[in-house]
Amino acid sequence: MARHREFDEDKVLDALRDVFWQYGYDGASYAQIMAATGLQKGSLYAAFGDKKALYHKAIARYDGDAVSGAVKMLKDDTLSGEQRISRLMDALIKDAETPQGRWGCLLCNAATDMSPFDSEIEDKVMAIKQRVKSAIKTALKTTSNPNATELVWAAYFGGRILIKAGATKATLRALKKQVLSVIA
Amino acid sequence: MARHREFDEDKVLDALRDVFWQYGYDGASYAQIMAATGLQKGSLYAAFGDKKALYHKAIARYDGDAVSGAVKMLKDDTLSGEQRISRLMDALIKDAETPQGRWGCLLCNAATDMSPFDSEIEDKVMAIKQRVKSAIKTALKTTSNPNATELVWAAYFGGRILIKAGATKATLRALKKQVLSVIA
DNA sequence: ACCATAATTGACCGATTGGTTAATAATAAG
DNA sequence: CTTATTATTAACCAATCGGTCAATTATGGT
Repeated sequence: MARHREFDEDKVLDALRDVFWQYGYDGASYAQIMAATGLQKGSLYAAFGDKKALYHKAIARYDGDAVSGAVKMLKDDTLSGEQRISRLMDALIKDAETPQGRWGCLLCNAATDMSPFDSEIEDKVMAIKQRVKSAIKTALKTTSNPNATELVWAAYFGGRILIKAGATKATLRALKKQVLSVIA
Repeated sequence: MARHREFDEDKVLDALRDVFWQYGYDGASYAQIMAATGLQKGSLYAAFGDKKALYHKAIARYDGDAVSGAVKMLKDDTLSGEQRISRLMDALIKDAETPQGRWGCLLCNAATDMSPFDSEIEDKVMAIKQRVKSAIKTALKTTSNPNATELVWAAYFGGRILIKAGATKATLRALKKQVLSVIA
């Protein structure tokens, strides 16, 4: 018995995710958010809440697609452990030298940008991080070095940051080779 | 034939470095810069230039102490290559779970915060990064795996970010162990 | 003592920040 | 058609952003 929403919630959430992904929490202004979503501040506020709430939605969105996809692959037992880590590193190489790659990883960004200031975000990010690390551990179980979780995680996390900082595909390929040699 | 400077330039540069280190370029407001340096905006502008110039000074300062110290150690041929990488990772462990550790690495922060937007900063950071990677390469020359530069660099860079994201000393110790096993 | 020079201060600038809200528009129920 | 409910818009808010500058203060040379 009232007016309908004019926007596509899925598209708005994707746009939210992308804006915070690119610019971070502080870096994303309402001007950019409005341009990306096509909504006015008031609509955003009414539909989702304040900026922090928008950020939470963006992280949940990222968790639901990018992260979940990676976790699923890392736990896919139709692949060998080595193959799974290889694919994980391939994802890095694929993103190097691309605009999206230079956005980094939304969760890594969130972990470094916000965590000292907002405990809710910190908890959420920490939980997702643990899920990924656990998935890496699962993948490593059948390899020659099942204790390399921290190394693989640091290399992956570090690789994302390196890409953000402008590293080339060649650099990432070298990193992959060395990581694989540890677990081969 | 004119008034003297009332401030200690060394202390002001240290304060500048610390503020940008903690908060990043955008995150550091003049209110914080003024509080940390004890100077008014006008004095800062007269003495050093605008905010971007202050940031350059901060990076140069960081390069001159923290980075140069690490590079010197990595090239110290009174130590074995393995010892040098061990010490590099020890520095990470020492910083984990400390306030300063959670500031991250000023250069890594600069590389990820600013590089897409300011080519001067990008060039400067890239040059310093190459110096460190080259020092790592030198240290690795006498080890069993002289091609592990990218891995060590990614682990170090990644470790810095992990610390910023709240990783424990135990996590960093595990990372160190795994890195050393690659070059032992 | 006087003056030229430089350091310092604090007020002020326009622009932008995140956030709020009254007015308007659209819809479904009665 | 009328009315209650909700979505949407655009104007507005105080606070803060980086930056500027005239006025003040302190110094060394003459």
